[in-house]
Amino acid sequence: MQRWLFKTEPTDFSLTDLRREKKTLWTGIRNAVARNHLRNVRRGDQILLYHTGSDKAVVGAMKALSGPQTDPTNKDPKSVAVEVEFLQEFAKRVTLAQIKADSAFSQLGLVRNSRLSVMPVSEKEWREIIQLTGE
DNA sequence: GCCAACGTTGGC
DNA sequence: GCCAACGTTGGC
Repeated sequence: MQRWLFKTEPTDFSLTDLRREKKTLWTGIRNAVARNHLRNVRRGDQILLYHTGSDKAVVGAMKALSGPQTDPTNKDPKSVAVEVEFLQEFAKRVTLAQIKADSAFSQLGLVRNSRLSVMPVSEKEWREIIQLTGE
């Protein structure tokens, strides 16, 4: 089981939207590096959800319901999408400022490349995030 | 709203 | 295949 962090602009699609819809097909990933990561997602993987824009915080968790499949919203046959389901909304969000201030996350893609929209999260990083949520 | 950092495109 | 010019993202 692998762990990931997916980024979203909450005015486009937020954790609240996912909670209401219960599951969604994660589409629209065009960046090559992000796409390669997405291609490695497997059913059952756990995913942190990060809101960009005015939130800039990890707000909840999701679970992959499928492995990689072709993105039906993209005519490029190499495009990738995965189906995800809502798992939980964290009582305490973990802000980008907190993440940047914590040396445990110095290797995290979010810190190293702020434009990356899909990235792996190590087990240690995952535990650290969960700890900061107080869950 | 600005702009740094990163991606992409296209002329050569 | 290089790289200048342009486009996009996202933090500030």
